[in-house]
Amino acid sequence: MSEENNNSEVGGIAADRLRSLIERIERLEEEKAALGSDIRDIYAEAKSAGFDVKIMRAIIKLRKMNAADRDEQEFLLETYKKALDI
Amino acid sequence: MSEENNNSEVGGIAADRLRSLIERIERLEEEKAALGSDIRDIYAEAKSAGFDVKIMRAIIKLRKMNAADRDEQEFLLETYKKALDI
Amino acid sequence: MSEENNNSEVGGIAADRLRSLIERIERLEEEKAALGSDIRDIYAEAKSAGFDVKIMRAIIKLRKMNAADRDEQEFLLETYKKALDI
Amino acid sequence: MSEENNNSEVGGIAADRLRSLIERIERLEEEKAALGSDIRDIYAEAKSAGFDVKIMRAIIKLRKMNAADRDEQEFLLETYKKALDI
DNA sequence: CTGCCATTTTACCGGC
DNA sequence: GCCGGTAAAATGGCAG
Repeated sequence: MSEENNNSEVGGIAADRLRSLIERIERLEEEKAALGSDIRDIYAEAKSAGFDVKIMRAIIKLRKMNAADRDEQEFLLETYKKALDI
Repeated sequence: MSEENNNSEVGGIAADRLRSLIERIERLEEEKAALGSDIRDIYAEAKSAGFDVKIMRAIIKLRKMNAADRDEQEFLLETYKKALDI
Repeated sequence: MSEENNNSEVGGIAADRLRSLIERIERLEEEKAALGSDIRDIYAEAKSAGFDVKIMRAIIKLRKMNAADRDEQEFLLETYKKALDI
Repeated sequence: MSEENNNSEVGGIAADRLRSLIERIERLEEEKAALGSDIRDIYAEAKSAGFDVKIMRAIIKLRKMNAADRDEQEFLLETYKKALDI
């Protein structure tokens, strides 16, 4: 048997399939890391332009929290309605 | 040397100190787990009394989020003031 | 009717009972958070004493697991590593 | 002056520039979140195919670490286990 | 038994 | 260059 191929069964598991899945995940994680890097670059750019990074992060967090809060309110309303058979 | 005591130095580390720290942590984690269990009991009690546990969780979460949101707003305000030397 | 008391029935819900349950939960969650804080303090203390916190966490996790589970995990990991030629 | 445009200077801050930076960051964070979602999908697929997700994560972590770090961790863990008679 | 949610843990980023 | 804090990921537990 060749060494690289046909390792479909190693120790009772589908090795090729496993390898494929893991490589897909690793690829996506690389892209994700790249985006993280892009984001860092923008913060650096902002800092160079004289903005306060900490404040920027706080603003972004706040915008996210407001959205989450709104969603939660809607969810709560829906759940109440459901609970009360409205 | 006895086996249980005087293991102050095992593989170059202060074994007794390490053991002590770990046991303290484990003790606190037990207490923490017990509280978690108590909380679960109250939810069970609430359910028995006819309340909707999911709604209760949503309410508690919302109360926490509101508090966090308020804190965040205050923090942001403070940070702005600081940034602007007010 | 006074406003704060006797709101036993609001929209068909035993409001007082609900409020009581929620407050009990929130109280317990505070205590739980306090214990979490204590635990963090001990880890900080351990770190100051020169111990590796990450390894300590691993040790505590191991002590929580029973031998059978530990062996099972180890075996699976070896199998996967073999399948991937690691 | 119109209200939406030309707010280049608000309280001494280049508001437009700030808004632009924040929106770019938020856009990238959305993409990042989408990738995270894709990754979760693959793990779900792997699980359906009978693989152990937890072990897969461990494998991916191992592949990310270099040999030296891996050995160092392993050595420390052994040392601590010995110190605690595990 | 599966999926969801909360908690815990890890890794990153900014400040000193 | 290191430390501390903050945000993201991952694991474990609970409900349905």
